[in-house]
This record gives sequence, C-alpha cells and structure tokens, in this order.
Amino acid sequence: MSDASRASVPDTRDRLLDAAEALFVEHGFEGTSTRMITGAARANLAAVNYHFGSKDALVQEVFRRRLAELNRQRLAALDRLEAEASGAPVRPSGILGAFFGTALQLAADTEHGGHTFMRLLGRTNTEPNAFIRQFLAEEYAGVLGRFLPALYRALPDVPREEILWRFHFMMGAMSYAIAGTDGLQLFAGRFDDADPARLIPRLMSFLLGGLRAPLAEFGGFRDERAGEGDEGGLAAA
Amino acid sequence: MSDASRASVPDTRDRLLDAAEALFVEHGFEGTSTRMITGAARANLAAVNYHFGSKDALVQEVFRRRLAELNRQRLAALDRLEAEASGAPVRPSGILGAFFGTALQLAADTEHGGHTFMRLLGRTNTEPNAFIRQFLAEEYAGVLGRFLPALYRALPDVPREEILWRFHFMMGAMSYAIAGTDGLQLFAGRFDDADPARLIPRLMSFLLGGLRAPLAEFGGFRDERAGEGDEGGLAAA
DNA sequence: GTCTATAGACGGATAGAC
DNA sequence: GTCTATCCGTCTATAGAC
Repeated sequence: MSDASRASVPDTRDRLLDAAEALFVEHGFEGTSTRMITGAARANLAAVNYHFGSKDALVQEVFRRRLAELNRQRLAALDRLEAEASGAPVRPSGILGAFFGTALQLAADTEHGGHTFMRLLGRTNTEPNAFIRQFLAEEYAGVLGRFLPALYRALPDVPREEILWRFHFMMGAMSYAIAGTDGLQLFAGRFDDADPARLIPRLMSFLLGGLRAPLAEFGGFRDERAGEGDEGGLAAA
Repeated sequence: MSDASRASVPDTRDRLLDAAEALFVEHGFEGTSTRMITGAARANLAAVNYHFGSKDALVQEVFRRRLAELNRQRLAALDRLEAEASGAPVRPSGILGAFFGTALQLAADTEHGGHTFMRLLGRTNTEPNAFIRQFLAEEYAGVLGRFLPALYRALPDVPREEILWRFHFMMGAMSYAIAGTDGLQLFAGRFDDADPARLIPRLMSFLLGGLRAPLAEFGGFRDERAGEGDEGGLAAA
C-alpha cells in the first residue's frame, strides 16, 4: 500500500488530503463535510470512503503524513546538536531552534501546504476531539521523550516541572505566532509587518526570554492588584 | 428585556447559556447541536430558538456575558495602576497582571463557570468562524486600545511592532496555560503539579521574560542549524 | 477506480396547541 | 414560556452500475 517515498503525480488520494487540510483549518473537522472535501478536490463524493474508509481515517492521515516528517526533522536537528556538543549539554537556544525553528520553517512553506498544516496543527492542539488527541499524543511521545531531557540537562537549576510548563507555554506562543501571520487573529489589521521571514527570530527571542526567566517563588503578581475587597463579583455594585 | 444586574434564579435562559458554554469547549460550535444543549439544560428543544432566535445568537451571547465583565475588570485594574503611577509609565509587570492575571483569576474560578469559559475563549481564538471572529475583534477593541499604548509607554525602546507580536505570543501562552490545567493537552499525565494557584506566577514570570527579552536583529537562530544543503525536502534522500 | 443513487440518521428551525 | 410534531436540508456511508 504505502511505500514511503513513492513520489508520484498528485492523484485523487493526495488531492483529497490537500483539500481536507485546507478546509479543516478554515472550518474545523465537524464544520467540514466530505462533500466540501470531494468538491474542492474535484473528486467524487464516494472517493473519501473508497480511499480512506471513513472521514475520521482521512483526518488521521492528514496529520500522519506531515507529522512524521516534521518530527523526523526535529529529531535529526537535535541529533546534530548533540553530536556537536559531544557529551556536554546542548544550549537552550539550540534546543528551541531544533523544535520550534523546524516547525516554523515548515510553517513558512506556503507552496507545499506546510503553512496550512501548521495552522491546522496549532488549532487542533486546543480541539479536544477524543480520537485526535490520542493520536497526537502518540505522535509526539517520541520527540518529547528526547527534547524534554535535553532541556533538563541544559537547565539543571530549573525544576523539571517548571520546564514542562514553560515548554507548554512555548507551544501556545508558537501556535498563535503561526496563526497571526494570516488575517486570523484579534490583531488582524494591526500588524504592519507580518513578514514571515522575520517571524522566526521574533518568536525565538521571545521563547528564549520566557524559558530563561527568573523563577517566581513568591505569591505571584497578585500584590499589584491587591487592596480591594470583593470587587470581582459578577454584578455591578 | 435586559437590565444588567437582574440577579434572578437560574432560569431556563441561564441554564442554556451554561450548558452551551460547557458543550462548546468540549465539542466546538459545529460539533454541538441544539439538541445536546437543550438536553443538558433540561429544556425543551424549541427553547434555544425561543430565547435567542438562533444557535448563532446563542453562541454570541455565551461570549458577550463573560467578556463584558472580564474586560471591565481588566480596564478597572489598569485604571488603578495608572492612577497610582500618576503620570509615569506603568511597569510592564503591572500591565501584564492587569490583562493576563485578571484573565487567569477568572480561569481559576471553577465554581461559576469562569474556568470553562476561559478554556472556550482560548480555543475560539484559533477557531476562525467568520462571525465569531468579527464579534471578538469588536469586544477586544476597547481593551487593546488601552493596553497596547500602556505597553508602548512602558517599553519606549522596543519597537511597537515587536510589542504587538509579543502581546500576541503572550495570548497564545495564556491560552495553552489554561487548557493545560485540564487533561487536555499533549502533556497530559506529565504534569505532577497542576495546582491552578501556582499557574499565575508560573505564567507571569514566563510572560515577563518573553516580553523583556533582548531583540533579535540578526537573521535569527538559523545559524545553529546551518551547514546543510537541501535536507529539508519532503523525501528522504 | 470512478460514478449515480439512495439509505438512514441528524441538523436547525418553526407552527401551533397548551 | 413550554411543549409536540414536523418540515426540510445536510450529513456520512454504502450499494451497485460502469
């Protein structure tokens, strides 16, 4: 069925995957019908079921074909860094570049659908479809199992729990970064400079600053808002 | 019809809004049917149309009732800080506390649905339903019009374009921060300490670190991954 | 592999009794 | 305000001709 590198002409199956990818990011999974997909792919209504068996199986294949390649590149980049470091911990900037930079480079590819896919991926991280969540967790287990330990070694003084949270925050920042390069967000129309080429350094310095921020051991920033009683109720007093 | 502070018993209308809020965050707008909503609210199938006119109008009201209060609190917090500063720029940590801290406090309220709503809001930021995007942009115009200038004054040496992007990144980090306190994300099962009370200082120090990170004027972090030709292609060489 | 036709369930919305 | 009954469109999936 599926030898990996069978670079054939864009047949019906591939057109379906491309069309689905683009429609999912625009309308979500539930908001995209097989009729919309087959219509955009100039294929017959029955084609989705013939090629994939069901709509859910198509959804899964949309992610599988891209994520496999993205995570392979991420691991290859980390391998390279660790080889160069020859035993020493890899620098945090290098680790972030290997994980987030690789993803942003895929997101910068507008010609082969990489940009569309990365928008879809960012959106899906907050869409808790039961079966897609399970699938993504499995696809990510390998990379997280390599990148998290690399960060633990690079930042031995930061509690692992904190690194975990900050990694999570960084994924959120990246997700919005990619979505923000289109006219998608609240800030649409406010960006004068949405040049995708500048996005990578922009995001990278933000992520590094956040990752290396001093820890907050105290009660937080509450004190700056203190001095009021029950002002936070629902009804206007 | 709608005097603001009519604190009555939870009638059908409110039960519909609460049920819709919870179902939307779980299944999305398209994935939630009016039958699911009226079923969960123990109301009649026709109730949605009677009370709101349409499903779309219900969606809009779910956001309106919460966002109005959240943004009122955000502006009140900023007012307080600016009054204390009496003309001087407000410190960045204060501005972030007023915007993101206020939101996280709403997200920490699990009893009155604030947590559910903030998860929904974070999810919706990446769901580009045409009419909801328009609606959110209008609801946010007021707060952004106050908070962005406050940040411009607080960080006069940082280009405004950069502050805009970093604000955007911060919203992504906050969105994932809130989603991550549930069993929603890729990291589910990896967090040993998901105590919501610690989330605010965790996120705040990350955001501040990112906001104040040194600017990247050079080509970015590419150099760390350079030295390879066309390795990034789709097929394995 | 591609097509037409259709089954069978579910979607939002409404009419009209109470 | 709440209910039942129902209209009518769309959904996924499949059967079967070509």
